Amino acid sequence: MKTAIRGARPRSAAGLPALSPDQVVDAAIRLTEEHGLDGWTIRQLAAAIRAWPAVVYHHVGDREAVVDAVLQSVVAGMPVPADDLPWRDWWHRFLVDGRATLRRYRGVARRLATRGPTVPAMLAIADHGIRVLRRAGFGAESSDVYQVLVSSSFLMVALEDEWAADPSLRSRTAAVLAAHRDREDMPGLAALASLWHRTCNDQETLRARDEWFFGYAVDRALDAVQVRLDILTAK
Amino acid sequence: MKTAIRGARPRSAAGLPALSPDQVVDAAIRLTEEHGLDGWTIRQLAAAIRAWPAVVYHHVGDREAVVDAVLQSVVAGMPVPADDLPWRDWWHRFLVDGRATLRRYRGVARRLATRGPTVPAMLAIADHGIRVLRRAGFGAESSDVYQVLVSSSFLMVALEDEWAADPSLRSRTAAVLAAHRDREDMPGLAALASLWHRTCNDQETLRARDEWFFGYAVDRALDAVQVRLDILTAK
DNA sequence: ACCTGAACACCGTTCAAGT
DNA sequence: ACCTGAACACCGTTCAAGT
Repeated sequence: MKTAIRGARPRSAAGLPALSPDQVVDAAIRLTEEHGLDGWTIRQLAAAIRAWPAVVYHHVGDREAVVDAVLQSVVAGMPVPADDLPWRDWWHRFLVDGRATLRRYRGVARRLATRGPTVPAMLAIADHGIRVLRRAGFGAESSDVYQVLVSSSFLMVALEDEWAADPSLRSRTAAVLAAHRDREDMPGLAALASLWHRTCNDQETLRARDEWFFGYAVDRALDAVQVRLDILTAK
Repeated sequence: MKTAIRGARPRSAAGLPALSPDQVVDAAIRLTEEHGLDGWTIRQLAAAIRAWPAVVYHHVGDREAVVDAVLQSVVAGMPVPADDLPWRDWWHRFLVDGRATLRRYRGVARRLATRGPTVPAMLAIADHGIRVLRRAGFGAESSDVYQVLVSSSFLMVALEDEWAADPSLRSRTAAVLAAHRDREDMPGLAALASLWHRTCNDQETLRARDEWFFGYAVDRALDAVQVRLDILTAK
């Protein structure tokens, strides 16, 4: 709202103290929690700290720089399981708990997938994850396994983020599929439609279904990796 | 460029015939092939057909409507393997060939993942894919398996699209990791860094690596699904 | 050093007016 | 029916000027 800025007197005149970079980033984190990383503008961020857009540039930099700071903060808050867990437990824990954290900050998962360890806090996580795999016997394939597990999981969270940001995406899918529930000439489609019919009725069953499906996808990814480990350690 | 529009005389005065919705969509498809679905604006699309932005709205609708038309066209061009292939071959073919098509139109894969069978041409594909799984013995789990295979693959293509649209994302990752190649205190990270060092040197090995990795990810997804099938058909 | 306020070059979208 | 041309309400970013 323009009024929010217009209404604000100059910070000093209003008795407001000087801002710090941290305060700008904190405000960005709160906005991200509420509207997602693509759901706020520099102008809204400035309004949230009762300042002008140029103030954000002065303290932090352009939008990219603010986003990087938010990413760093969120990743730093991701729980890392204990080193001595069996590899499959370590990764299941990390991915499922990681989802819970990432989903609180829509849009972060997608950027983590594209930027990888550019975010400093991801470096330690990558090291842990790969060490756990190497100890388990994945050997030289550990890095590839790491990339598969992290990419596929983070991207799945990114997908959930998009659905959360625009619920009409799924309700439209539900509506389209509903029209094909009883098509006997397309039994595959009818099966898919009946699955959507069962899960998309109310908000709560949908949420539960999403959580179940993420776990299902993670378990499948871990199954796949287990198959590789069996082959690698057999010879 | 504004000049591109400014320079154009009114269509009739310039001897240009009236436009059709198809011509607008065709231009959008060409722009998507060149710059990706997020790489052109309504104004650029209008300029490409030597018209004003409002003309796009008149013939097709808002940006969403144009995007939907592009999605429909691209999906309609995706090759669908023969029905009688064994399930694993069918899916491997569909996903690998599908990637080749989708990658020619950056940004399409991501939207297909979020919109699913909202795109009409996806309905027949979903039906085929699920029927193949049901015939193989996946039973009631066929729809979930379909969702896992399609989501994970399309999202991986979406990730490649983002890297292609902004190469600096990966060169920055490469630069960050290069600094950790010889860190003995972080052996996992060092392993990841040496993988990037090997693959990110020139454009061609990177392209080959991406293609290999997609195949690796698809094979892992199919491995995982095979494990489920073994369990389901054993009892 | 920190902030103001305006400006610049863009967006997508709408609309009255023309032919 | 089809197109023009301008306008509206936004963006991110920059910058001279203030304190």
